[in-house]
Amino acid sequence: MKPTTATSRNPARDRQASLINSAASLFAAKGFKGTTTKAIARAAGVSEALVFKYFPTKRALYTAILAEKAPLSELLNAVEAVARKRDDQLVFTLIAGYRIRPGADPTMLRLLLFSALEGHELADMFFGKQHRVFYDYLAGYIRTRIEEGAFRKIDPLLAARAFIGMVVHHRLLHEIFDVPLHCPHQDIVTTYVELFLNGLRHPSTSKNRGLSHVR
Amino acid sequence: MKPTTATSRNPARDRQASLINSAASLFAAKGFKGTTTKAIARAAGVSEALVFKYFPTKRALYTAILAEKAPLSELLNAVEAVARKRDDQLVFTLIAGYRIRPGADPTMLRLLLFSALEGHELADMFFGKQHRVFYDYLAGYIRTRIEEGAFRKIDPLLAARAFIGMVVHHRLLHEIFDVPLHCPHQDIVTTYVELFLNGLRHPSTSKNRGLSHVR
DNA sequence: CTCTCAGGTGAGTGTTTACTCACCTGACCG
DNA sequence: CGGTCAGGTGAGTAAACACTCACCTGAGAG
Repeated sequence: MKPTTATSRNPARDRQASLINSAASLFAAKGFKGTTTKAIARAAGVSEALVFKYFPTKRALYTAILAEKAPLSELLNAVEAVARKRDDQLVFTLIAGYRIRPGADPTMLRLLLFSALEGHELADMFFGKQHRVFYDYLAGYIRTRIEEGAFRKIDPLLAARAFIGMVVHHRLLHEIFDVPLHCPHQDIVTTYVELFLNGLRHPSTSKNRGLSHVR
Repeated sequence: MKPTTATSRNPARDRQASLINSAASLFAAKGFKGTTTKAIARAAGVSEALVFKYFPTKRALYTAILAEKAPLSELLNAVEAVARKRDDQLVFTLIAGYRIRPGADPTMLRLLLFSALEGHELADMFFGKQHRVFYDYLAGYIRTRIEEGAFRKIDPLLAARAFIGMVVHHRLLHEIFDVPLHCPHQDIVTTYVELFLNGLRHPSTSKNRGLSHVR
């Protein structure tokens, strides 16, 4: 038996990975139906027939992308570290700053949206790995902080969705709808985090319901 | 000249409208490339050839939908009325409640997302009519309330986007990603509005930075 | 040198697609 | 009664599509 399955050099796996990368950016740009197998082959620099040597169907290739591309990453670890110190400001700044950052790649967001809109069978799984973990983790953290008296009473899951909503919607506007940014990234992150944290804190005991100027 | 252009009965315009309706739900469900002209014809109950009698190309039909479907509607009027009374709670409850409501039709949201993702030329215009007006109006209202001293100092446009972001993201989760609701609509609206308004109000003068339980 | 075989391709296949065209039909008018 | 014409269609057409297949190539083993 030859060492064809060696971990260091595996040309078959390299090809497969290169096909996945080429296909991912095309699927992200034009959707599943909008991407042709010929275009994928051209982008990877191989013949169309070879694509079908590595993936039985176009759909299987798409599925392989969704199954593989789910980084979720080191961010959660970094967040957990500061969460233990109860540094609310930093917890939410980390999360927002990770998603709103200058060089953020829109590929994943587009892939996620396309897969959900086009109703791919793996869209749920993709969403789960990329986002649900954050909702659950954040909701848990918020619940803890409520019990500790740092935040006022509020549905933790809704609060988590609200925060992720602000951030993801911002990316949506910027990366999908091409809405220009009118101030630097750091200011945006700070504004969102302070707005959210201030909203979670106990309201001032003096009831200034803001009817100051009503005529 | 016959009264073919009468406003009461115009079969040509009726056909056109029926085609637009049938096509809109198909485009919303499966995207532009995922929808065939044959399917549109079948949904409208006519032959495929007739589609091309009323619209020169499939793209022209898509364009007609985006150009026509932009209701934006009476909501803005209702909001303006309560905005004059400076009823912040009601202003934001109206907006959130309009979008998060039991029978909300996901068609428009899907159409909007598909058109932006697929990069249609009219996507910007569609977005402008459906959403930008709300950002601008809300930002203006928030700016006014800041000047009146009711809200703390904050970038009005970012604040408006944050609020719309919470609400739209909620719809996204519910209507596109099929995330189930775990509490009634009214509670969700109330939670979001209170979170946002509390975040906009001046922080309590007593600086409780919430480090109560740190070890 | 020959045999083998993974890695790769050009030239198809049948089907689906957007779009066209010659033709039909029936209400209305003189 | 015949003529007209908007409204409507069945039967195409050329191109694009996902997918197949017979064949090529070159390195390594014997």
